[in-house]
Amino acid sequence: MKETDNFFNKVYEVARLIPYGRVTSYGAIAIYLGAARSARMVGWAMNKAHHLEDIPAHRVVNRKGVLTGKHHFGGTNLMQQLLENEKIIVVDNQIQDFEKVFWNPLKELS
DNA sequence: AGTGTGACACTGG
DNA sequence: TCCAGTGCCACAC
Repeated sequence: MKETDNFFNKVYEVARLIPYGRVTSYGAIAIYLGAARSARMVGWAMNKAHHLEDIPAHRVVNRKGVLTGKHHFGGTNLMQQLLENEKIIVVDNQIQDFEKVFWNPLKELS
């Protein structure tokens, strides 16, 4: 545990707070962390997070609702499978009703 | 210490 | 309104 990893640690924490059947965007997490322009960094953090089982990285997508990071889930449609397992409809890497399943940490966590 | 990279987001044409 | 290009911040090498 390194205090310097505060940013990453925050990302992990927020990711773990994502409720079942919900998804969020990298930008939303970034904004919640106070670094709206660091949305890309969130993806990088998830890259490390995916190394951990406690981090539901499959629930994190870009603001379009596209599973851009599915390529990092074993190179298969595993990410889509996980989302579908949570009753989230995914078509062609695009989350359907993204606005409905979208989970905003700023609003939910206040 | 500096450069490159990245699972994004935004602005312009 | 949609597609493409640029900008961004923080981590890894």
